[in-house]
Amino acid sequence: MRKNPERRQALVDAAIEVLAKEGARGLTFRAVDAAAEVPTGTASNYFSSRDDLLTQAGGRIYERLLPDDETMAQLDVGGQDRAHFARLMHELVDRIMAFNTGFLALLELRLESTRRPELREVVTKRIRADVDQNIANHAASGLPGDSTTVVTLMLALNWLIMERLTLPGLFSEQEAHELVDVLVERLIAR
Amino acid sequence: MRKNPERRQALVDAAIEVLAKEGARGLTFRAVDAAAEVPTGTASNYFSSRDDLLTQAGGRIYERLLPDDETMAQLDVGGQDRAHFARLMHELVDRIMAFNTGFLALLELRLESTRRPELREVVTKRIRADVDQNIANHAASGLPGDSTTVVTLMLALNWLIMERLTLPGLFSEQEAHELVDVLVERLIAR
DNA sequence: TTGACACCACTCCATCTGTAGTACTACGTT
DNA sequence: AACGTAGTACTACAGATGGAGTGGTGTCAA
Repeated sequence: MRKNPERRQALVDAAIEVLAKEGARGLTFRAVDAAAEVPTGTASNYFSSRDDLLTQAGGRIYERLLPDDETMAQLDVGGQDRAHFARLMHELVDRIMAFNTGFLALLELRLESTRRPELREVVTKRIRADVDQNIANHAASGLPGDSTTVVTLMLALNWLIMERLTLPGLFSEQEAHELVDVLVERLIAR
Repeated sequence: MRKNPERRQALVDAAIEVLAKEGARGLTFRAVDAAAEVPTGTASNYFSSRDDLLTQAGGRIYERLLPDDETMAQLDVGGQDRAHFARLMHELVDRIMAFNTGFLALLELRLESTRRPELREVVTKRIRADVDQNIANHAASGLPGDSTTVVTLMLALNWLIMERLTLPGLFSEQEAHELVDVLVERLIAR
């Protein structure tokens, strides 16, 4: 088993790409080799099995989906009203949609989780942590709404993003934009 | 190309099963043969290609996800208040989760749509029609809320169902139940 | 010089597709 | 009632693909 950490990470990133493009079932050592532009057989040398590769990809996606520091800083500036809340949510949606590969790959992993308990566990933990962190961030920000606001917003926004990524013809960009506004508006507790 | 309509439908239903269990990439003629418990080669005789099978499955799932007449009738009885609205939504969630195979298969199809424009078109049309019908049903029912209520509810409930089906450990049954109540409560326009 | 790794090549194996060929069944004809 | 025919179920095979794993060679750095 090879050790080179840059190469290993490049392979995991390539695996995410393959997941999004070809689906979970299309994730083969060979496909990853091709996506990472390394010689045939390389992925074989770095991962003991497909499962291994899959779970490592599951762990890695979240690292890349998390907001960067710059974005986090914005949480604090700009007021604590609904308008600012909405602005942040638009930003969130845009950020995730910009890394659409990651979002799609995560969807594939979720579906694959149905078949692999081990993977399910990894993904569940990651997402649980993400939910908790979003709730905590929101609480610290002083923005209106309660923790349920955060959870319900996540539900609706996630599906909206998925809708836009998988069936772009369903909602127009403008409809999607307005839906975000409405969701923020209504989901803030009275 | 064989004609026997019962067999054809049995094969399409088997294809849905395969989609949910093995993913879009796992949908092969052979796998469908096995799921339908018919001899090897049968699916080959009934469908011209994998694409053909895939799109037909896409059309069929929706038939099976639609509420039966009995459920539709319930729309009218039981009042027009929020409590009744919530009851209907719980029923909706339970009904879809009971046919979890169909929901998962539809998710697989959405992801596969990313790669197959033809399939995307079929699925988009179906879902578009479903959204419109839900809006129309709601309007006719006299229940509180506007069309945006319906759309946003669909967004959130769909992701909630997905969460429960793919990562059952994330929300407890009770949390999920309460989320439905909150969503109905808050998404009804003021 | 030695060890780790990149790269390449080759073999084995699983699986899928498409189709040819045979057997069965139902139905209509005479 | 016997027969013929059409459509289908089922079986088996040929051809092709693609992936896994591994051994070997070259290269670079300690």
